[in-house]
Parts: sequence; C-alpha cells; structure tokens
Amino acid sequence: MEQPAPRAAPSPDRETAARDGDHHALRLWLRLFTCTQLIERRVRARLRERFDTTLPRFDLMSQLFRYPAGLRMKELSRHLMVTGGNVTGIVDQLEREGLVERADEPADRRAWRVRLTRAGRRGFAEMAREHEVWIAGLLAGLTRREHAEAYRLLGRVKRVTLEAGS
Amino acid sequence: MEQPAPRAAPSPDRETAARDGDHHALRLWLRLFTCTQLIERRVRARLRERFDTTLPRFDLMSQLFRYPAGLRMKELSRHLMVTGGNVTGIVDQLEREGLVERADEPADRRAWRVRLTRAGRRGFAEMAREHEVWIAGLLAGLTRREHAEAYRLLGRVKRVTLEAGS
DNA sequence: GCGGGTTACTTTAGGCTTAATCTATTCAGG
DNA sequence: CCTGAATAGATTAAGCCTAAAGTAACCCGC
Repeated sequence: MEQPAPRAAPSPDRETAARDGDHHALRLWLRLFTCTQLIERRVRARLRERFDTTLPRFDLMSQLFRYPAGLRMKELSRHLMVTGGNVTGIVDQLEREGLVERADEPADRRAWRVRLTRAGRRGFAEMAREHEVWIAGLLAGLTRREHAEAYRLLGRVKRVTLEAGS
Repeated sequence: MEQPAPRAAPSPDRETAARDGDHHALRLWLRLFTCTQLIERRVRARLRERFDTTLPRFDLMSQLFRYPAGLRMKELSRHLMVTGGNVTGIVDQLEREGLVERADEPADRRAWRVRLTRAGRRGFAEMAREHEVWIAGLLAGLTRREHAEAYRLLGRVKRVTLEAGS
C-alpha cells in the first residue's frame, strides 16, 4: 500500500483531530489556538537565540517602552493579562539586570512606578526592530486585503468573547 | 472631574500599546494573541472549577479520544506541539489516575501505545460536552458568515506561517 | 481619629513547559 | 553479526504562571 504522501504532508496538530461533527465554534477555536501557537513558538525561539531572553520579559519591556512615564505593577498585570505575582517575579529579574527600575509612587506608597532604565530602553529598541521583521516575515504571505479582514474579524472575536464573559 | 466611564471601558491588554507606526503584521499578531489568551483563560478556569483538571490534561485526553487505537508518545508530542518530556509528565499523571494506559507497542520496543482507559473515555466524553458548549457560548456573538470568514482567514494565516518557517 | 473593607504588592506551593542530557532500542552498512 | 547513527522515551534544571494567603497602605464613614 503506497503512502499518499502529498507534496506538503500536513504535520498534525490539535486541529487534526477535529471532526465534521464538531461545532463550528470548536473548529474555529482550535484553529485560532494553532495559529497563535505556531507564531508564538517561533518568536520565543528567536528571542532566545538572538537575545537570550524570553517572551514574557520582552512583553513586559514592550509595555514599559510604550509608557515612558512608567506603569504600576497592577497596570502591568492588566496589560499583560497575567497575575500580579508573575509580574513581581519578572520585574525582579529585569531589575537585577538593570533593565527596569522601581521608582517610588508619591501618590500611593503601596505602589511602584516601574520604568525602563536607559539600558532597558536601548536593549528593547534593538529587540523590537528585529521582532517586527520576524512577524512581518511570518505573515508576509497574506495579501493586504487578507491582513485587513483578519484584523477586523479578530476584533469581532475579541469583542464578542469579552461580552460573553461578563 | 467626572470619569469618562464609557459604557464598556476597554480593559487594557497587549494591543493597547500598539501604535499607528506599527507594522500591520505586528498589530494583527497582537490581536491574534489577545484573542487566544482571552478564550484560553476562560477555558482553563472552567476546567479547573468544573472538573478539577487542566487544559494540557484535557488536550492530551482529547487527542487520545479521537484515536481509539492509541497514539505513541512521539505522536502525542507532535499533535499537541509540545516537547516529549512534557508528554511523559502528563501521561504519568493520567496513568496514575487510571485515565490512560501505556500498552506495549509490539512493532517497536522503545515505544508505547498510549490509550484512554474506559474511565478515561467516560470522563473525557463528559468534559468534552461541556467544553463545546463553553466555546460555542463564547463565540455565539459571531454571525455564521463571520465564523466562516474567520475560519478561512486563519487557515491562510496557518498556511503562510508554516510556509514562511521552512 | 479610627475601624473595617479594599487595594497594591509579595510570597509560596504546585503544575506546565522547555532545552539539554541520558538510556535503550532500532536501523543501515559493511 | 558488528558498529555507528538515529530514534523513542525518560530525566533534570530552570523559567513561567497561577491561586491562595500574607503584609502594608489607602479610603470611607462615622
């Protein structure tokens, strides 16, 4: 019995197990998950190879880069959609390495104002440049129209998911 | 000063920090990531509340459910897109709890044939029914057309990403 | 002021995940 | 048969992440 062996044997993933009987929503979710996983894994690998860092560290620095005045721990937690304890751990690391700093928050002595240091800003800017090229490269196969439509529809997914959860 | 407090104050996430200058691809990626995160977090929480289990355990059982003859550890690793060591750990757990079993693979003494036990099948079937309802509920706000279009476009994303990575 | 409830952050225990390394087995040549 | 390369799986160390509990500071009403 000869193997079918099509040109591009699709490597199995979670979607592979989806069956006709499955609800459309389930299939959509599995595909969404697979897409994210595919891109995320590549980004993690490259961050590690190129900059010896991790996605959570990159993400946290990314938020601080966009808010030069700094963010509170709680705000970082919301932006990154992770728990506060997690933010504590990553900020601890980056602070030890001199990439971020905890400044006093005069208005509230419970809180910190976390900011990138000069070294943090310089380092992040370098990583961000490459990162953007990686992402653009991964999605370069989409037409401009597909980009726009995917962006719009994911906006819908985001909105209806948020509304469904309340 | 009254708070603006719009009807639905958008809670900040990674996307919030995206700026006009950012490449379309980057914005698309951030939105994709956010959507996945939103759904994934809810599913994890419900699996924990309702069945005292985790997404990785559910995913692994899900694959075995679709392949009644069982899968090798390596195949599970490919399907779930995780490393082999990870599969070892989760199968160990589920085996201790009597939900899966490692059967000998006559054709290759290095390998196992991992299968759901009767209890595993029963347990998974119950979880899967609810799981599908959760997902359908989260995405219920999409029209049939939006569903189909999102599914198609994510198929494109998956394909171009895979091709870009080779 | 002061008491109680809330909030910001930290700490802890435990599960997930990876990369790297190890063991046992298979396979392909000679 | 051997021998060496490749493969399946297990193990280990380290990082991420969560939920839950703990500490300190804020805030509101009296």
